[in-house]
Amino acid sequence: MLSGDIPPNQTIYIKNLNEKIKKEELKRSLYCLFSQYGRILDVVALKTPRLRGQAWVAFLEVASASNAVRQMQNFPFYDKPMRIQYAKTKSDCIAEAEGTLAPKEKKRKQEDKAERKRRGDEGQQYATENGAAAENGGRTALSRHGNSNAQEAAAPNNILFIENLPHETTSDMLELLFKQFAGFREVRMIDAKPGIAFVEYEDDIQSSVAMQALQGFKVTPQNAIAITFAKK
DNA sequence: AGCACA
Repeated sequence: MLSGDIPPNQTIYIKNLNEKIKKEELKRSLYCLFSQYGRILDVVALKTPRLRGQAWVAFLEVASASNAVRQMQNFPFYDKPMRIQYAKTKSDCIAEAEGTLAPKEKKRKQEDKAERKRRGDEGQQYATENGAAAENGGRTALSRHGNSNAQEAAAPNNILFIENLPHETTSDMLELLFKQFAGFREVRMIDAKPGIAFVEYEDDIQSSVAMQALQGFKVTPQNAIAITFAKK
């Protein structure tokens, strides 16, 4: 099995991450990049000696995790190909949601190891808060979020595909909306096809950030836009 | 390479 014979899990384990990226930025970028596969409950990244360069992304649904493992395998993220597997254990945030979070028992392994090394481990200066998992202001996207098992998500792309625009939308209007995100290049519309647009960014990460931020954005009360990656 | 969440 490609995923290294680890059974499917709602949470994915990512390694070979660029260790130079600051924890908060890393978590935010991971959140943006992976939220295309479904609802994310939490992103965990620690910079302790043993855990740097790795992260966990916990999804609401296993199907989201499965898509992510396949689609994002080896995706160049901050210049390094991501190596993605299912996590070996259930995330606390999921156990908690299920009401099955066992107190205490969890830190066992880590503490045993630390114990052996005679108390040398710090790491609590990295307070874990889940800012990355913030909701998007109550806006609900029209996209496949929530029923991620329905169809295959498109592979990441620096070009976004925008749908459900009012027909009178101009590219200038869209530019105003999309250029507030880093890496913005241009908006392209096709006269013969009203209601859609393409928005290009410098790279996939920047386009992902914009996608996440503007997903479901209501251009008018009737027009919540739907954003996906353009097909290659 | 390395599987945590306080």
